[in-house]
Amino acid sequence: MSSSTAVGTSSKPGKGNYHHGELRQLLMDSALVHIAAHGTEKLSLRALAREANVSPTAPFRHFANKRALFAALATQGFQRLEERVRVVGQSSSRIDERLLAAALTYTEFADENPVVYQLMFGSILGDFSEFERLGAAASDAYGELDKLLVEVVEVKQLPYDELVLGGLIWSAIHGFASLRLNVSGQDSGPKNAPELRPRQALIAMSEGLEANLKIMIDGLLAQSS
Amino acid sequence: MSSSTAVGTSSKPGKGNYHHGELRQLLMDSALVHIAAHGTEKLSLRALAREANVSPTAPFRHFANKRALFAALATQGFQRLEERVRVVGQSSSRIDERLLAAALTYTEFADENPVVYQLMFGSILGDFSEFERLGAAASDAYGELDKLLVEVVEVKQLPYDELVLGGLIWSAIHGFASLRLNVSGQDSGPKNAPELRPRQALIAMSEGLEANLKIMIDGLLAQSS
DNA sequence: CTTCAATGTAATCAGTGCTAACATCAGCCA
DNA sequence: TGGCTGATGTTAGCACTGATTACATTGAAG
Repeated sequence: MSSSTAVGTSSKPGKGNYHHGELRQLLMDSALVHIAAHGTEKLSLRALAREANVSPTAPFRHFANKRALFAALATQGFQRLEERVRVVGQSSSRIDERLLAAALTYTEFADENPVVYQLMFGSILGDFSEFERLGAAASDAYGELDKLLVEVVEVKQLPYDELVLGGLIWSAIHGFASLRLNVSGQDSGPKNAPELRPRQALIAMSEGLEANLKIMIDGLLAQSS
Repeated sequence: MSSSTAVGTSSKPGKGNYHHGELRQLLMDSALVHIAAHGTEKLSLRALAREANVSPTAPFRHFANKRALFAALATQGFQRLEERVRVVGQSSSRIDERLLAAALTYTEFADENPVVYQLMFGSILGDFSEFERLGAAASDAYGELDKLLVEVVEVKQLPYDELVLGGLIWSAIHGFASLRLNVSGQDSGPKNAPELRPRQALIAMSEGLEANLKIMIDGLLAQSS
């Protein structure tokens, strides 16, 4: 958006762009691109500032430090994930179909927002307790999954605690998403080596993803001992 | 080892410690401690050098760059994981028991080596193709799991491709391990807030971990449509 | 119109990854 | 024995980074 012929995006400090106005979100978007290209380790706030035609320390007006930028991205991610899961969770279909749809939505979210997903569930941010809103957003997002679990436990009269069931199903779905991003997602570019076995397994699993998710969930729901 | 009364560990450049001799492994061990305490982002090769009483650039004789240090740690991790899975995979018990034992070993490895596990399966290292031995070590480790899968598919006459089954089981186990490290492992220190729901789910799942792993695996093996 | 909080700037600091040129050592082979 | 050589460590230095502090500019509210 606002790309070609844009005036505000020019580099001239000309008239009235002392105040950028949208710097915060612009930095966040720009950060995602940089991280996707070169990883979190190489991301530099100064580089982002340069790209936004802004002084090297301007980003610190919006983020206390580099980690706070990551935290903001993760928080936004949890909010968007919550939104998406809520929508499919409120469809009119049967509860097991909605649960499956939520699982699929979850993996789609990870696929479409790999960097954000890593920030949300990876080790880069470490302890959430430093960022109050982040922990809250994470809990809220889980709440949407939890609602479905409570419902399925009741409707199907499962002998599970929905907490345990939640841990199991969440683990399964997250494992799917995480491995696909971190292992399968490797740049198999120039090497073009004989496709490695772990990758093959994930690729095989990803074909017919929905069917395989269903197998996992049904398997868990069926176990009753 | 070689700790107490050790002479070489002193700070004096005194006589003949121009050549340190064990610097490489010492840096790796030290790095793990630093990462566990302050994360990968804050790890500094210079700090490691200082701690080893060595010049600031000495580490570069052993690691081309910072990422190469991470890669070395991950490679070592895959080798150790492979070793441990191989041992339990060769026990004399029935195949489904060995498979379960392997899964348990896998999660134990993650619990005992959280930092290494994150390096192995997290996003910090990114593309493995830059480090030849790393990719090989990862494939070899997966090979040990693969052996068990091939066996179980044959013995139980499962209608699965063992590649798909591998993707499913690996996802489930990895999901277990990963969430426990990244979510459950959060420092619930000073905050001591009312235990949050996602954490509760993982804690619930972790009690009777073996039984729950069994539920997951059995659930997958049972599905046959 | 004035005031003020929000937002951006300028100057500066300590610390970092990394390179290049040099020093020291251990072990091998003549 | 002694000298050569590769591995390992050192020194000096560059470009860059995150972060802090004090100051400038603005839009908007009263």
